[in-house]
Amino acid sequence: MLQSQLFAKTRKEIPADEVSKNAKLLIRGGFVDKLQAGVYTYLPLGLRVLKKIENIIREEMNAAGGEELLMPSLHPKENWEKTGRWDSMDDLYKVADSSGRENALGPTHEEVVVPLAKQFISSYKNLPAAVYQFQNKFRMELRAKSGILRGREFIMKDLYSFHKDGDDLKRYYDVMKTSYKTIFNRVGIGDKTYLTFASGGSFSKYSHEFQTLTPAGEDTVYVCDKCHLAINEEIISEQKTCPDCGSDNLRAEKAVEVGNIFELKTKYSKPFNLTYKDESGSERDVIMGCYGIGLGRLMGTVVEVLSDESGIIWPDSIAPFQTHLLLLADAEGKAKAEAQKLYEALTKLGVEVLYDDREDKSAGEKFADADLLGIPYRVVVSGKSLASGGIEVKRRNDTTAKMSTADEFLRLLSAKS
RNA sequence: CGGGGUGUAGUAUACCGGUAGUACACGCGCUUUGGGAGCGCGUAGACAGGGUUCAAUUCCCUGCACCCCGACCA
Repeated sequence: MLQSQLFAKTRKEIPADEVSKNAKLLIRGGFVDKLQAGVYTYLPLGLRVLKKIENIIREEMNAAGGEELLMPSLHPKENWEKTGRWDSMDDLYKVADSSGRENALGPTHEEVVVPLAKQFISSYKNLPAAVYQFQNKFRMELRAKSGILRGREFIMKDLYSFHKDGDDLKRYYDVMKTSYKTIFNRVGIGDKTYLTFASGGSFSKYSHEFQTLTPAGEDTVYVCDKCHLAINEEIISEQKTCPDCGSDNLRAEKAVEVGNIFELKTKYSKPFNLTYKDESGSERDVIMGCYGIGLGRLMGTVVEVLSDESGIIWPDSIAPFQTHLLLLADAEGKAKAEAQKLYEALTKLGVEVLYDDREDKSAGEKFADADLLGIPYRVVVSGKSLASGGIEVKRRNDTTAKMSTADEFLRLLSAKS
């Protein structure tokens, strides 16, 4: 991709009305644009990151036996009345058409997935089952805040699982726990993300959420460093020690809830009468679980955790490009020819490369943009680099660049892939 | 939804009851090219409505938007 052709541009100035680090950096870098409070456009660079996160989650959900589908956002009012949530859910967006017919804009999808499951689940032979989607959710947050961490419209992965009994739900719940750990490791925040005990569990005493430690977080959790577990402050008065090792040596930290897993049991299967016939022919309630990850929130959390004063430091796994090739043009045009050659070779190798071919930008601006965009490898081709024998390679989180040659760099990247 | 703050070019800002200034960005020309270049010229702006006043971007009221604190929540 040629940087001169990028639709969005970087900005030098910090938007005056943004306080959160993720919003400042993502807007300055041209990853996202704010349409209104809590409602963001993902620009081409930002969408590349979001899609990579989505693919990692997709791989792990598939590995856990999930089947991807896509449900609508526009939900008939009757479904929401059946669960009582048309009236009880304060943050439900309700829309009426010109004939007065009312719909909900889906904030979650139990009201759609359960009637759907009724069509396909009728026997113990159909269980267990797990379906998931990536989809826009709408929640009328009274106060959207913290950039893309809390929006009114956001993309979420939601998986719904169906089981014949509580034991099987519990089994799958643990499968999801493991999947989630893998996901947070793969997107680069595993060391900062803690399985956290929170209120509201049914067969285990507590429910679970995944919390990533960062000062940008809204929640407070109490961390046990030894077990890599945490306790949400909402239950700390009844659970003052680590549930695993019993230690009371816990420290308070701010954290972002990046994922959650819930035992729904029969809460939504009952209103829709989702049942199955067991081996003896008796009719039994289907037991459910649901498991969510907000993609934008996860992306914003990565920025909060992995960034410095100059910009973002994307992990290789979700960086918009693997290599940022910077041309600092020389008078003879040698650097331009070399950079062009390297760009073509990298592209041929299948490396995602953003080529800063802009000729009207100073070296300083290119370096500043490279730091801001946070692509893992920065490669500089200039008259100076060629005079010292080749190209300069620097990882985003290294402080100094190393001299290399185009061939060496190509070998390094092909070894990685 | 309670409390507080702020609304000036695309962005960041200055000043002001009487002609709205600067920087960046953008366009043209020339010179530049290793950490957000220089000179010249040019385009572009007071959230909306009402009130006070000879005169309002400025003061007052209402609305709207955005941000922060709280409550609520992925």
